[in-house]
Amino acid sequence: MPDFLDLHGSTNKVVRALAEAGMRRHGLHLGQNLLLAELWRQDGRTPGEIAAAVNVTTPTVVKMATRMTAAGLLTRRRDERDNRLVRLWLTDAGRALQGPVEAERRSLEQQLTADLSGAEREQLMQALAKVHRTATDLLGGPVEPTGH
Amino acid sequence: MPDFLDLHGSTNKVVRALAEAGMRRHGLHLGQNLLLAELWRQDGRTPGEIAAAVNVTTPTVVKMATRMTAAGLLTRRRDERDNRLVRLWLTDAGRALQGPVEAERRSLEQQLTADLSGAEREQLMQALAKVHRTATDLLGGPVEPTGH
DNA sequence: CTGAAATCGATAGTCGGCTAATGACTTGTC
DNA sequence: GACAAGTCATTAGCCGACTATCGATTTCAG
Repeated sequence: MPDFLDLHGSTNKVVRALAEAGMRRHGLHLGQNLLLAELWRQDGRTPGEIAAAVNVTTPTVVKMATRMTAAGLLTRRRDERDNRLVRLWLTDAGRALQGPVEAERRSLEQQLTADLSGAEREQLMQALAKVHRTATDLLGGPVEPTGH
Repeated sequence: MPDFLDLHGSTNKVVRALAEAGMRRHGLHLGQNLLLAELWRQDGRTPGEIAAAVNVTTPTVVKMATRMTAAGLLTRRRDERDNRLVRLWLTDAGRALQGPVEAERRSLEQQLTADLSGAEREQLMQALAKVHRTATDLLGGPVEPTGH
């Protein structure tokens, strides 16, 4: 009888493995699709912007971008006006993945929740959202007792 | 409007961070408590046994055991009868953590699900179990088309 | 206009996870 | 009994994520 922590963790693990397998079919690693998704939404963003958008630290994006640049999905270019900034631009290869990867993602989503009724799915999402919020509050709260 | 994949992933992330913080209060990293839990249940098990029990690969356990040995929580000793085997033994420090860590874990569990009614919690667990099962089937199925 | 402060990317190092390849030791078979 | 096959742990190397630090650049105050 696993408790919630174990169940959620192990579920995440297997879901993650499934997503990883799906992305690998397109030559991607898990996580890289999130970075790409941000560039599909708007090309030429900075590592910091992307990091904030996908809720990850900047070094994570930098490392990922380095690998993806080597893989020919991205190019790095410094901003003309502000030389501290680096902007990431999609290559044709990176752009070409949008359709297939988004389809793959939808397929995964659908397969995963295939065994759930509409109501079950809805309740699951709401409960997860509640837990998410609770955990976020617990994390942020104790960190800054004095607030500002 | 995040889909299930995003919601589950981000929930996992924040839950994980919370658990990490809780474990760090006892000088542990997340994951190490699982290894310890196996030894608390029965001391002197092998890396392979533990890996199977916590659903992780053997190298993961080996690395973790190396760090935990350096941290003074474990000792490594080769099996007398079968010299291929290595057995992990708790030190006093490792044994002493059982009470506090288990309490911390229960506390986390309770805090996380505090906003859920009993019914909600039950439904959440069942839905997660369904997804877990579905994902596991999807992972294992396509791998071995011919079965044996 | 100059120097301090803020911003931003890159690097180093840690942890958990994985796969693939090594190496040591048992076991099983002929 | 010897040699092949199987079983284990270990190592190496990759990926995602984090913190801490460094370096370069811009901005802002004086």
